[in-house]
Amino acid sequence: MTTRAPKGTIDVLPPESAAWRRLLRAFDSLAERYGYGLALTPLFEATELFARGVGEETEIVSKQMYSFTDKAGRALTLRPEATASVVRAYLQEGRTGVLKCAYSGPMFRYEQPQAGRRRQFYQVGVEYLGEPSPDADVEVVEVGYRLLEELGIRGVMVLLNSLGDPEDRVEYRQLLRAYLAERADLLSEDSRRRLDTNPLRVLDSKADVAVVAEAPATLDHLGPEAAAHFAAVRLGLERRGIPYEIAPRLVRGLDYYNRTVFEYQARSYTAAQDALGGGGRYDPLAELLGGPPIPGVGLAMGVDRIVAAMPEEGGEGSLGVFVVLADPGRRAEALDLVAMLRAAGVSADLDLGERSVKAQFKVAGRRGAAVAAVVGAEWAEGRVTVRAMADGEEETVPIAEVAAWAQAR
RNA sequence: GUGGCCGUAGCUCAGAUGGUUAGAGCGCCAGGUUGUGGCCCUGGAGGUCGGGGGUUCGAGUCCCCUCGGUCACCCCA
Repeated sequence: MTTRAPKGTIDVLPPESAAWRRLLRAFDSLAERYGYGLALTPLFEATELFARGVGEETEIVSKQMYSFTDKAGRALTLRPEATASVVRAYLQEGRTGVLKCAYSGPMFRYEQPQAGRRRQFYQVGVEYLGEPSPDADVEVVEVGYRLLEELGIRGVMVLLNSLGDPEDRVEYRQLLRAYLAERADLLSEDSRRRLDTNPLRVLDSKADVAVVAEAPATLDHLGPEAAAHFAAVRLGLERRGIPYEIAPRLVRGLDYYNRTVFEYQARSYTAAQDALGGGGRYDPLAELLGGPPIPGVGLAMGVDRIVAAMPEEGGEGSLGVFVVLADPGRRAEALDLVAMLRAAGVSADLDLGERSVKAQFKVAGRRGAAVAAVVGAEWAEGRVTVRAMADGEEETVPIAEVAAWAQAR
């Protein structure tokens, strides 16, 4: 083996990829049911988009970007997240009003890989643009929650906080900075540096939990509007039956958030990086990108982590019929039968190698086929032998009835 | 970027003090059952011992470097 997948990237192949497919399909149908259309945006963007949108002082922008210059000297970056792109597209297309859309795909961050963290990772997410109502926040939180629920993940908890509005934060920031400055000698080096640039980031620093435990909380310094918004979000979540916990130190690592921020955790997934997803409201973002004020709220779910948290799928593949060629002279007929089944909506396959009947049955079992259909001498009378792989029940039926026989299993 | 642990067949791993042709289980292929899987039996294929350099008569085994994996810090999905 000369070349391997780059550090921090993975290959996902069958049968493990079945869980990924299940997740992607569940998300796709969920997003559609909640009224989110599909958004496709580039995997790379102008570096400036993330610098301005995500924030110069964030970990992501200051040291985790996969940046490069193209042949014309443009400064580009592989997207570390998708929200900035979606908002950019909204602005670029001159959209107004509400836009609800969903996306899925790889994101890139140059980090040391560890459990739950890779350099290329996958996210599914939704963005609800142009809507300031707290009910939009509730809906977005619900989409992520239902996804985890539908995938059978147990013990999901939503962590919820409000950062308030930018104007609330001016005052709060001074309070926090004063509090932290008094204890600067106890802070980690990183946190001390952030004291001036972005004191909120200190709140979720693991190194400084002790110092930060008694720090003033954003929740105690919300303006009347932000406070009402937060109360409405809580009420909405309760009405939807979504369990949540108030998490006063949850600030999240992107600068564009205001008001609602949230994360999902699950009992079945414990690692240092344990957020299965997260998001929040980002009303300031559109203006940061040079556009008019456009409210928005969104979420991103970490596909890699969710797959790791999903219960093991008992059943194997979803193959309906595996066609066994018992008479090599009838290869063309076997191919016809497979085509016929596929056209009838039954998943069907066969082994194209010249292998023994026994070997073909083995493959049928391994592929998780519900039924094996033998193409042999009985084809001359227009019949094939079908066998239910689970219990060995066997019967010889007319060719035209194979699909129905299989569907009944 | 920093640190701990690890790197022998496709997978999971054995290979005390360096010593002849590197092993097992599982998986894979074939046969036993001339048209039938999951059990059993037999046989077979498959290994630059991560890579490079060094010590030595001799290195999977010792030393150095390097690459990779994994977990953690930082931070996040």
